[in-house]
Amino acid sequence: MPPVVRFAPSPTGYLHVGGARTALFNFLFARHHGGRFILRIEDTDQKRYQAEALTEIFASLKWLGLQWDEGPEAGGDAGPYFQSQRTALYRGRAAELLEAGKAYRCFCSEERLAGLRAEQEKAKMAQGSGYDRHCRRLGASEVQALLAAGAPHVVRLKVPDDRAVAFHDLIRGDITYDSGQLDDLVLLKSDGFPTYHLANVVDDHMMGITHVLRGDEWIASTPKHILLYEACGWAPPIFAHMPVILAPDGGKLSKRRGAASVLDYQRAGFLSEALRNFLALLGWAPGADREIMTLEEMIAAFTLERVQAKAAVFDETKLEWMNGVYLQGKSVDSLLADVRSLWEKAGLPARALADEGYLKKVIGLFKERSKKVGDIAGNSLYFFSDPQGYEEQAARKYFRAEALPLLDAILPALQGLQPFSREALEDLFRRLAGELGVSAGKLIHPTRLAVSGVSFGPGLFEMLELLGGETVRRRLQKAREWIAAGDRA
RNA sequence: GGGGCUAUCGUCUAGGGGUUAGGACGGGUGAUUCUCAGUCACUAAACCGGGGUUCGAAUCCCCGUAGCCCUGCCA
Repeated sequence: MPPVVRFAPSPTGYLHVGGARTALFNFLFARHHGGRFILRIEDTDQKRYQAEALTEIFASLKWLGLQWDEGPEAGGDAGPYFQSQRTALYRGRAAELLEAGKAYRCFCSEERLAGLRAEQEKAKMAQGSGYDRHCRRLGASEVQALLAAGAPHVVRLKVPDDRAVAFHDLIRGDITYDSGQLDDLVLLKSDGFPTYHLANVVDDHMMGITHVLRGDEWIASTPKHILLYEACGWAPPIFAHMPVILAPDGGKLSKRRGAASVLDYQRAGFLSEALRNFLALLGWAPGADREIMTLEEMIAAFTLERVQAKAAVFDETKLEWMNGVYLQGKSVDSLLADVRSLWEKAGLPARALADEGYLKKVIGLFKERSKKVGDIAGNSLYFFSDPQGYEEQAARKYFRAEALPLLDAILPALQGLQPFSREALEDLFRRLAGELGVSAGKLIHPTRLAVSGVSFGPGLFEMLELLGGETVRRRLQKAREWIAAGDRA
């Protein structure tokens, strides 16, 4: 039987890379085994719900190429896929559990519960922390009276006292909890909405989920879920808890410690293939030292047995390297639209970006020395307008008075150069260097700085060729004046 | 306080009783070169500690330590 898995985010904020990795593993697992991947939205918390979060989650998943087989937008037989639209189901289930005596109504106020917690905290109770099961002892007539009075209440599961609750985790092996450690967990809140636990169990069962692959912060909740499955008379699914992803300092990932949001990486100019590949390698390795893989290769190689139990640190440096690898594999044509929009954002007028052939040549010059799309756009601005200043350290080094006679030799030589090609330029520079009795570098470095404003970039001669004779001479002239002025001062 | 999970170079990891503990990122050195990037060589860098089991432990067991998670009418 092919597996059915789900990714079930809460729309309380952006999709962070940890969630994306969980989604990715679910996706890879489903595809590898020919199963289905469901997207379900767990919007049962009215207080923390954010409408924009939904858009952001969808966009993130799609950008990473993790198309879900069933869920919002995709449809499917097990819908609706928003928990907020399934409340009748949860209430019905809670009513049945109540009826069967497996759950009970609890009328305790939040104040009483808070007081109880504070007391327990103070007493550092050796065991039996959590709800004191006060309302479990209420008689039927008391309950009727409270109900008749319209007293607000929640529904709690009756958790057995001293029982071993065991399950097999596909990544961590056998895990056992003593039910005495567990609370009588709330199933239905007083606002009539289910808690995560109830909604999750009911939906996983009704949607035919066979494997629950989720973050390991859920591992302590799993025995509660097992008990709930039992109370409902259902067989629990198979569990596998994925390790967390940590910030470089070993702490939790957050916006403050680097970009935690998937879409932030998109905005920062990363390629989705690179982020996806990198995320896959956080907690999983196919073996044989394989790292760069297509989605298809990942699907073919993915198994839960090879997923790590240990938390992994998100190393952005390696992501950048990987992005560079993917960037080199991209054609200039496929990069054009993205780079052009970054150029526009940098303030270049449409007129400057009109010649597509020129644009492609510029991209070609910068692609191989870039790691991100943004590097291509950001470092190539001088192909569209004269440099506004010169890199300070480089100017100190190359724009000294001694450079003046050199520039004076280059300028007229350039005047009649025909054709203005990289070969002709290189011949010219080398010949000139010979005549002047200096190394070619003495000519090349000041020229590069004069023309680009910076000390690094593409090969000088291809750069000059693309810029064209007129522009090159204008910029050299400007640099000459700059040096002469500085010399006088 | 209780419970659970985890532990190999700085980072991601390979390794499932016998290996010079391998690869990648990052670092260092050198070569190439007009710069940067790249590329190519070379190089430094790890089994948390202590007990067992065994002829033999990174691998299995126990204890300790550390980190993380849970202990919510959040998910």
